[in-house]
Amino acid sequence: MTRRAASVPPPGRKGAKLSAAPPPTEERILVAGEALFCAQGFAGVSARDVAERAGVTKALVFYHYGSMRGLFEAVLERYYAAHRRGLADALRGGGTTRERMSRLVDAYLEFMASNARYAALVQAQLANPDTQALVEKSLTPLFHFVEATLLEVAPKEGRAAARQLFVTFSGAVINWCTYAPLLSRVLGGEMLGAELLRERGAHLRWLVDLVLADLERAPSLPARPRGRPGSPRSRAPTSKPR
Amino acid sequence: MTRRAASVPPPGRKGAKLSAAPPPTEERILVAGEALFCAQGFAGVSARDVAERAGVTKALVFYHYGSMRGLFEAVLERYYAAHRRGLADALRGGGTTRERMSRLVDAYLEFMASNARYAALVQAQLANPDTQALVEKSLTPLFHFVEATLLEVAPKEGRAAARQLFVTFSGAVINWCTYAPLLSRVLGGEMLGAELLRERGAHLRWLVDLVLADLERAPSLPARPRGRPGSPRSRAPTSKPR
DNA sequence: AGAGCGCTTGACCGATCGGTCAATCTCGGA
DNA sequence: TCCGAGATTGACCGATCGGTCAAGCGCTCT
Repeated sequence: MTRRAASVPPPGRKGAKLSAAPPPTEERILVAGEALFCAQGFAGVSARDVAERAGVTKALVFYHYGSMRGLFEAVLERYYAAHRRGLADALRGGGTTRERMSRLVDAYLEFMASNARYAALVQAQLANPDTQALVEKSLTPLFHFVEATLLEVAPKEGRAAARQLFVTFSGAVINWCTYAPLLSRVLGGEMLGAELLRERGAHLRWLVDLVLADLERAPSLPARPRGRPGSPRSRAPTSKPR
Repeated sequence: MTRRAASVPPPGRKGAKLSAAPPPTEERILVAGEALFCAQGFAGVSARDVAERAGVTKALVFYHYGSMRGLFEAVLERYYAAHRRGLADALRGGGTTRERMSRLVDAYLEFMASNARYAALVQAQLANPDTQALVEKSLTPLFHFVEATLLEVAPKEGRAAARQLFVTFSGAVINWCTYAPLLSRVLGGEMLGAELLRERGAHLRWLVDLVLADLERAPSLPARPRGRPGSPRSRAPTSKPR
């Protein structure tokens, strides 16, 4: 397309001799793109906006990234790299299932809280067929890894299935962060501040404990309702779905 | 601005004599706008796109809605109206807290499942300062109502605070639906199909039971870790926050 | 018949869009 | 000292953007 190859060049390896210090321009464009994409979405950002914010000429955006989509992919890629990096330690370590799940939830919350705007950007792309593939490609390995961890304690189907736990906990982490600006104003308090973030962490660990305790009590049963004490409403799904 | 007043006119009340049957044009534009906004976001949709999909002229979009933003607001407004309508019954009825919470979760899941694309659209607007106010205005009463219900059983602060439960359960519902297209492909199965939707409902009710049972066991304590049986990891938050 | 009105049209506007291009600048290596 | 490759610039392109406008349409009421 342009002078550069289509794919984004790996940073810090230009002339094969250039030292580690990254040239400022390319990086500044990327940072400007990040901020704007997060606030306005992909379609809401023009190349001129990015250039102006980065303090460079519009042509430089295309020189370095080929197209607006190229820049967008670079932004996503950097985010997913950080995502994987942030969760790697939590996924690698050993310990009991409870320890590993709590560690994972903690790391996830920490990462999402400091990348809330990205998370919102990713969610926004889920409905867009053009960018769906990008998101999917980067998130799939993470999904499978976490799912594998959950499958050690959760059944394959039923109300406590691994996929159910996965969505519940990831949703509980993600939405605390993506809805933070709205929640802060409506409910009061700063959702992403240190204090409430600590409360959120405690809540999530509490939830992990509740779920695991119940799973251990009746491990991996096929998905029949088990009628826990104090839980009278375990009737089979009689009413029509939806 | 244009010939029409700024605010969207209430449907079915034009000449004060016209019967209930709504004129097709205005409605068709709205429907076309809904579909496109959900797929591409606000900034990704052009007036020409909307007009073409609706089978009308571009000028008609502006005649009926004044501007693209006017059309967008009309789309959001209709969604929130349906949102409130869908939850009204669940919020009004009586019964025990467990019954009401389960009813609320059921209604919420049902609504979100059939309006997943809207939910994604709303989430996408959360990061955009221009449209934040619209979302906030419509969602605030809902928030407060649900929060009030939760405050009957949950403390104001701590790991089981009402706000924590609120985000956890709403996130567990919402993300199942907004992430559905991605999850369906990555994890396999149709997330919004009748079968998995039933499984999701069972999961959420199970979670409600778990949470309420624990809350009843030690009602509204100040948020100290209580060291439940089989839960050795209740150390106080020693490590630095974040 | 014709006045009036809401709905609809297609042409049109200036602004901005993503992207290109040739010319220029910068600077390390020979 | 000069050279050549990469970095940078500003002017430029056709297409599309949101929005406007005057004219025409069909229909009702008088």
